[in-house]
Amino acid sequence: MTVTPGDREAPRKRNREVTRAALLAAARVRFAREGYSGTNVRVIAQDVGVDASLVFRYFGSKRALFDEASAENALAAEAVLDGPAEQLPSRLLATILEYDWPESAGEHPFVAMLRSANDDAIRAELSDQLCKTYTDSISRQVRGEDADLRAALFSAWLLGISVLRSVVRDDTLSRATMASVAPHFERVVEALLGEAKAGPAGATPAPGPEQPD
Amino acid sequence: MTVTPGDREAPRKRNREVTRAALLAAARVRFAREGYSGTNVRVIAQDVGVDASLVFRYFGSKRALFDEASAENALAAEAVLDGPAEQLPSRLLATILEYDWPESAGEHPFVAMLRSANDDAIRAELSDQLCKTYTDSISRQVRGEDADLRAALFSAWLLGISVLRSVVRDDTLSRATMASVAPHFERVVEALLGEAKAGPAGATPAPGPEQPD
Amino acid sequence: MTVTPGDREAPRKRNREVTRAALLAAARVRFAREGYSGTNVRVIAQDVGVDASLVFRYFGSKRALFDEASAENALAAEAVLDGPAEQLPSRLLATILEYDWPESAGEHPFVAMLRSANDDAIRAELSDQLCKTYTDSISRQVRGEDADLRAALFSAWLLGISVLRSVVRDDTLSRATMASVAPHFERVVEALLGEAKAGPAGATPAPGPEQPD
Amino acid sequence: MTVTPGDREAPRKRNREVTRAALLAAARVRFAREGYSGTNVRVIAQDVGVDASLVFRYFGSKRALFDEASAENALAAEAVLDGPAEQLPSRLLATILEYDWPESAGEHPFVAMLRSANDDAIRAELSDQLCKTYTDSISRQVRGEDADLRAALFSAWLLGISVLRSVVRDDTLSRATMASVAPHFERVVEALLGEAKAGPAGATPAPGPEQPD
DNA sequence: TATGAATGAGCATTCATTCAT
DNA sequence: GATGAATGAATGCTCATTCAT
Repeated sequence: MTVTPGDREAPRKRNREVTRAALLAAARVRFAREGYSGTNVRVIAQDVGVDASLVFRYFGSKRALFDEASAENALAAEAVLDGPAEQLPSRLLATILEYDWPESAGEHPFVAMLRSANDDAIRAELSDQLCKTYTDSISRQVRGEDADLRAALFSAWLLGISVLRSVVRDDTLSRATMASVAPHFERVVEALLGEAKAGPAGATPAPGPEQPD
Repeated sequence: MTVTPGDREAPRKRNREVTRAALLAAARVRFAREGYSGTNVRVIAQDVGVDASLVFRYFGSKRALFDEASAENALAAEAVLDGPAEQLPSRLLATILEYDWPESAGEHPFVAMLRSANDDAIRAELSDQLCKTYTDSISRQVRGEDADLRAALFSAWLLGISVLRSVVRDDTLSRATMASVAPHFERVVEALLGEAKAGPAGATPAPGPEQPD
Repeated sequence: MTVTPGDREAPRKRNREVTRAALLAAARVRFAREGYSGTNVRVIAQDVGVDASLVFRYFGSKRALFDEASAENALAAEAVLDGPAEQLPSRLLATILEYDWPESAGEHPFVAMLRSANDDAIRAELSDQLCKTYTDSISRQVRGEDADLRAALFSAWLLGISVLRSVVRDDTLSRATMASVAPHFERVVEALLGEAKAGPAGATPAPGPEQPD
Repeated sequence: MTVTPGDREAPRKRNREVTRAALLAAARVRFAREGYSGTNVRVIAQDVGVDASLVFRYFGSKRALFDEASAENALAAEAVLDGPAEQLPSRLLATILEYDWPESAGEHPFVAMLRSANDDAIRAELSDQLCKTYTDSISRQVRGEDADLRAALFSAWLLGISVLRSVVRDDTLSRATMASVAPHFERVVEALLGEAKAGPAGATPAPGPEQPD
């Protein structure tokens, strides 16, 4: 829409890249909201205002477009790994409760992929992605035995919160904020990731003791 | 009674009730595995070895068949509420980790419905069902404040475990058993549902993760 | 519904004939209202409360049932030929404006057949029937030359009135009665069937001078 | 432009407007001959030599295609209203006896619509169209009382002639020409539309035909 | 290369009809 | 013979994809 006067003399010059990017962006939104099989190539093209055949020209197939869109989602999800390792759990929660994910229609990348996970290949990709971003990184935070299982259980919790918010649209969780969830979160973090020795006795302090303020 | 997709060779007995039940059973399996839109009426009929038009004769429409299949799933899920209330949490976990759900292709009823939750009406039905079976009943177990939120967080965990096992097929959680999970489960139950005794320190600060662009 | 006690001991005895007649009656109603292709065999059977397969057992095919129903319609239409020949035109009009045709859902037999006249064989049958009941018999009433053409034009008028009332449901004609139409009818009868010599001059008296009262 | 069903051999030109017009033309022919429900979208496409899905691409639905075809028919029928009002009746007759209606398979537009008048919405549309083109315009020509009823009776006659020619395919009327019908037509026009000069005698009595049972 | 017209396989659904009991 | 379960060919319609220009 924002066409600068300079684009007029060579309208075909950069349009390929611009259109391609626009299609990709529209695809991320549609796939995130409606899933792979629920998304119509023609609708993506309409979002951009071009003909559907461009999708095939630029990406080869609906599936290739989906894969590329998913890769971008995955990259976005991984960004949470940047930062101090000790604060990873709460950063993970923040990406679920606070971040908007505008590129994927407000859906967390994992929810977006989950919407298409009926397909085996997509499921496998989601599985890899969840390992890389959730389980493996959390596993390294675990103090004590059974690190893999406890990390998986913690990942399940995060994923479940996303699903309940975005897919099921549970009222309580949809309204939940970092502030309201934090106290419970802390206790679960301790329960799952903390030193697993003490039974029902007093909980150990929150995992991130170096609180900035 | 439980007709699996492989049973295509058996000659039909020309018995309305038997055929109807077989179609319903096949439908539960297919819908659970492939979701509503991913399931083909013809395939369900083939699973049973009859013509697809019988689906419409006996159920009226693909959607009505789905609704009936879902109702049976929901009923099956609710059965967990029978029994001593104090043991509800671990009964819930057992339905996830130990019960086979043979009628829905090994999928927990909620996962089966989740596979079709792109559809708004189905999503709403799943939401109701989750409230009835998970959130509301768990909420009554909570000792302390914030019962709704804590019940929702606990429901999210259960749902997340199911999703990670069935949809994502996470190796660790797929192999998990009641025995291996029990110690961690107990700690989380205590953390989320037990008397909230205000952790020794303040809540973790709202983390500010670098939001991906 | 009105089952006499005697029918109980041999319930299969006359039921064949009774059921057959009931199916035929229901068929006349349905075919008249919805046309041949618009009528569902199953619905006819439901009207009677029996299974659709009886239609095939008793009549052979939907088409044979239609033919038999049409034959009864035709017979009913022909009944108008009984009576004094000179009053035929007004008797014809009366069957259109006054008679209820309860056996064919209130539709004049010719309208009932017309609803199915897309089919060539049905069209031919209707053509025959119209000749026998309308054109040929009217032709004999014509005084003067061009009897066939004038009879055909008069038949067209009668048929047109039926169509405008029943098919198009024109308000004015639907409300028309013998009394309101009679004066105009008389003039047209004279114009089309009367001695064709006199041009715009005075009309000759009504065709049926031997008025009973 | 007028694509007849036989034109299946012509290779398509990949021109949207041409193909769309060809589909519309083929649809007018098929709908006129076979009625709405008797017409198959695939057949229309075959007439033009393209795939059936183009019908949905260009028109949205079978019904929308029918509506567009009907609108063209209606427009064609209304053209008769152009010209001197006093000659309207004979112009109306001429469109029935002399004009070929090549766009609607030789069927008068009203007959074409009548073939689909089982459908309520189509019947209502036909009713409107008949009023606009026949009844209302004729009503204005009537000298004397009862204008509406007499106009309706005259419309009925015109429609009846069309039906007898096209639907019933009555031999006599099919061969009729303006020349052969004109003298009778004039007399009927005078009888129905002319100054009503109260026939010399009383109206014929309401005849009591033996109603068929 | 870019455009958009055209394709064809596939889906839910209907309905006259057949066939096993 | 009577019953009703089962059939299969259509039908309107959708959608990813290809092909001509």
